[in-house]
Formats: sequence, C-alpha cells, structure tokens
Amino acid sequence: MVVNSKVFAETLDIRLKTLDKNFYITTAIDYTNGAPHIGHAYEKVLADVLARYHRLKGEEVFYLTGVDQHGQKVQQSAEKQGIAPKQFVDGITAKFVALWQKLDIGYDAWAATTDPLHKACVQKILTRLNAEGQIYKDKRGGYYSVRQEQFLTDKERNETGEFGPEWGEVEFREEENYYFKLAEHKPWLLDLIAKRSATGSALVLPEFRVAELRNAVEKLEGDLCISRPKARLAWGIEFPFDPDFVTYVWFDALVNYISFAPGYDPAPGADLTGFKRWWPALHVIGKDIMIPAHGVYWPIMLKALGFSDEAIPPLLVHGWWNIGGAKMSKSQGNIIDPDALADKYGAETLRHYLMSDIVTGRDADFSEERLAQRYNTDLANNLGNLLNRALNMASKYRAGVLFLGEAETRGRGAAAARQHVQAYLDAMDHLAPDAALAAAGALATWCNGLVEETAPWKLAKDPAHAAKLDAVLYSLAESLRIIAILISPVLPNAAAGIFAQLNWDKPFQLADATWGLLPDGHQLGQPTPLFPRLEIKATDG
RNA sequence: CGCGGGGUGGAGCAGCCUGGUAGCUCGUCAGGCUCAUAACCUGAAGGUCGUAGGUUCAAAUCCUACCCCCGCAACCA
Repeated sequence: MVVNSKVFAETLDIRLKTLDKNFYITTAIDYTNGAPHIGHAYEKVLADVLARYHRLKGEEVFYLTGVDQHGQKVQQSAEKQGIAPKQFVDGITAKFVALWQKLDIGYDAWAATTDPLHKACVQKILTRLNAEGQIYKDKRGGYYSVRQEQFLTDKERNETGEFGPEWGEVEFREEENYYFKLAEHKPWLLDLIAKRSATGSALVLPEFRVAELRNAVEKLEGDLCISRPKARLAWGIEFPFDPDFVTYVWFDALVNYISFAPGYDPAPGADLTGFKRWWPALHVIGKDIMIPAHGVYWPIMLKALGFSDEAIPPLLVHGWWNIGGAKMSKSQGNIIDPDALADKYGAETLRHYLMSDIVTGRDADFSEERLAQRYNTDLANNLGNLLNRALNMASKYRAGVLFLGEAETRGRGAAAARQHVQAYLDAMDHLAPDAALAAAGALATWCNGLVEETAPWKLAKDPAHAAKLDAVLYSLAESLRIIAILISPVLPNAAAGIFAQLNWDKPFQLADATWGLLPDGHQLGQPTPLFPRLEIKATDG
C-alpha cells in the first residue's frame, strides 16, 4: 500500500496553524518551608513538558514557576533556627532552583514572592481594589490559640467539641482585619463554571474535578480575610494603606501569575495589549490547592480586577504520587527525594518515569522499581535497542549510507509514522504526556516488528533484494528521526543523542515530524548505546 | 443521608465523557530470530470489567441501589 504522505503533511500543517499563538503556562509556586519532594518535581516536569511541546509547535512560550516565601510557617521556622526569615527562605529557595536546573526545567521567569516587583504589584492591586470598594475593614471575634498563634475554627475542635490540649491556652479574641468581597461573586462563579463546561472549555481539567469545585462554590459563604496584623505576623507584604497589616499569603501568592506575567499593569485603565497576547495562562496545580485558592479566590480576584469571563484561566489539576498506596507525608517519613533519584538514575530517566507512569489528573503509586523497569522497557529495550540495531545494520550493510530504496516499504513506514504522530498530537493536545510517550513508543515497536518481518540480515545476502534492504534501513532511520522529535519535550538530551547518531543536525520542530526528510545518500553516524540497561536491583523507599 | 476519587486476567494500570471485537507494562509457559543493549518478534494460559437491577439491537462504558478501599487537621504537589 502506497501512502499519501501529502495528506499527512497537510494534517500536521492544519494542526500547527490552529495553534499558532502564544502559550503561557504556570505552576504552583512552592512554599519555602521544606525541601522539594517528588511531587514538586512532577508538577514542574509536567509543565516543562507541555511548555516544550508548545515550543516544538513553533509557538512562543512563557513558562513561569517559582516560590512562595511569605507567611507564618516560614516566620516560625526561621525563628526556630534563630535566623531571619529572608535568610531562611533564601536557603530553601536555593534548593528548589538547584533541583530545577538538575531536572532541566526550562522556565522563562522565576516568581519569588519577596521580589520587589511582585510586592509592588500586590500593593497596587490592594490599593485599587480598596479604592473600588472591593475591600473593607471589619472587627471579628474568634477563638485564638496563643501557643500556635492562630485563630481556630470548628474544624480544630475534637469529638467532644472542645479544642484539644495541643492548642494550649485558647482565648476569645477580637481582631480588626481587611476583608475582600468574595461572597457577592458566588452566582457569577457558578454561572462561569457551568458556561465553561457547556462550551467545552472547562474551567478545571480533567473535567471530573469540575463537580468538586461546583460543590465547593455552592457552599461558599462569607468574605475572605486578606490581612494579618503585623503584631502577630510580620513576614509578609505590607498593606499599602495601613502599615499595621501584612497581606494574607494566598492573596499574595496567587498574584504571582500576573505580577510576573509579561506586560501586566494593575493600574485602572492601563494598556494591557502586551499582556493579553499571553493571557490567560494554563495553571498547573495539585489537587490540594484547587479548593479554595485556585478555584474560588483566584477567579474572583481576577473578576474584581476587571478580567472578562474568557480571561479566567483554566486549571490543570494533577494527582499525587503515593507511596505504597498511602499518602506521602513528612510525618510518615516516606518522602521521596527527587534530587537523589536524579543523581542515581539520571534526570531524564526520572522525567520519563514521571511522565509515563501516571495519567494526568489521577494519582499513581511511586516505586523505584517501576522507575527502573520503565526505563529498561521503554527506553533501553524498545527505543535504544532499535536505534542501535538500525545503525549497526546500516553500518554493516551500507557503510552507514542511506538510500531510498523501493517505495512500497517506505510507504508502509510513512503510514505507521503518520498514524502514531497523530496519536501523539491528540495525546499532547489533551495534556496527556503518558499517552503521547506511548504513541512514540508504538512507532518504535512497529519498527522492531518491521526488522523482524523483513530480516535485513537475509536481504543483505542477496543483491536482488538491495532496494528492499535500502527501504527498510531508510524507514528505520526516518522513524527514529521522527521519534526523536516526539520525545524531545520529555527527553531533550536523549532526543539530541538520537539526532547526533543519525548525523542529523537540525533544530527540533514538530513540523519536521513528517515523512521523508532524510535525503537519499545521507550518511549516518556511528551507533553507541544511548540507554544502557539498568541492572540495578532497586532499593525501594 | 457531608464532598470527591477508586474497585478491569498473578502484580501495576489504560479504556468509561463521545455504548459496538477488553488493551498496555511486568510476570508465567511455548516457539522464532541472530542485525542489536541477555535485547527483538510470534503464540498460549489467565478477566462473567466490585455486587444486584435497569435502559438499549448492543453496557467495562449510560441510569439506579448497595458493598468495599482511599483522600478531605497538620507537614503537603
């Protein structure tokens, strides 16, 4: 069967055209109260892969990540160590920065909430919302734990309805604070959630989480306290119109998505043309911070700032990596350290595992054994071995020179490539790197099958089969070139390694994931095992 | 009657939105191949898709009820 590779190219072209725009992606900014763990790493890799995919399509991409540095817990941790909050935060921040470098997270801007530009933006927003009547001051009372220095809610009461001894002395206290008008926007938000789901651009992805958000919004009552008296918390952004208060951490942290965005200006009536080229962002977050921060506070804050319904950003809510079916937690002592894993197995092995062994949005179980297994199966055995055997045969039978050969076999190769590239695009466009990697792997599997079926070592013995042998070798090389492009968002270095062995010195772009670019007479490079098998017996936990 | 998620061959998971041959990785068994990283390819065994009803020509997939597991204080993606 002869394949119409023109159709293939056209389909790809249409895809690329419809997505010809800027792409702005963010992650949650991590709280600098402890070292990064595997969950932090997963989220950043996920966003990085999506960012790289969009760059591969030729879009302009802005990837923002960073750290959330203010708040009570940081202040307390710093006090415990007897150092200044800034010093404490800088230490933890350095660990995050170093890890992202190690994992090849290619972010375009770094959102640190102690950044003066961010602070100024938060203050301008507060000033504006205050001037527009969205903020008011109120005195309210509640039960306060002196030892923990925080107000207690009914959630803190034990079975008998009392506050347990862990809270120490609990007293009723009245405190003045600033409140942001949240409740009045409740009907609007409910409408928006419904509207967005109805039009196929759900506010929350995967869509099964929309119901959860709707339920939470329906229960919403009362406004949001967005200030803390300095007397009890100094480590925060000072209120611009009342120096006795600092800004509540979430109100501070969420603003990072616009304060660090290109071209945003919180001034009323400001020219936001540049900003609108990027906005809305895709917010990649964990399931624990969807409610209430990202699903309730943030949309309402943007609404209050005059953002249109279309400009309320979608949330990509990912799941958790559990350990042996249980939640990872510091108190359980089962925290997985991504830094050590990257050292032991390599950053790309970790990236590959994190992208391939979880379905976007759902939870997965972390296992070092699985990590090694995934590497061996997908990378060493399937793809790496394919590259090696293909180049070896080309080297042995044709001195590493490619010839087009007969058309029929190449046509089959083109058909297989087209099919799997389509599957890859579908998966990536649906934010599913796991399925995308599977599609790339399926093309490699197809190639391994082709080798088996055509047995080039037999073809090589009979000059009458020279054209067939050429076509097989060509198809393998072409497929490998395409596979390299497909995996490049997840495995940029390995992809470059494949290109190097193919002796193909071109930039990575999705437009080249089309059949037939390697020219007749192309000289291939030397085969070198790209993914040596791991023989390590994993030590779990 | 709190909210949400899950229950698919021995293990771990897709599929469910948009019903129509139950798929993947590992493991087991039997073959094949020798270009290759003890890799690669083929075949087999093994599942009444939690249970019971319902809708339908047709249900893992839609609806209802029930059972079981997990998360929803803190650390925390």
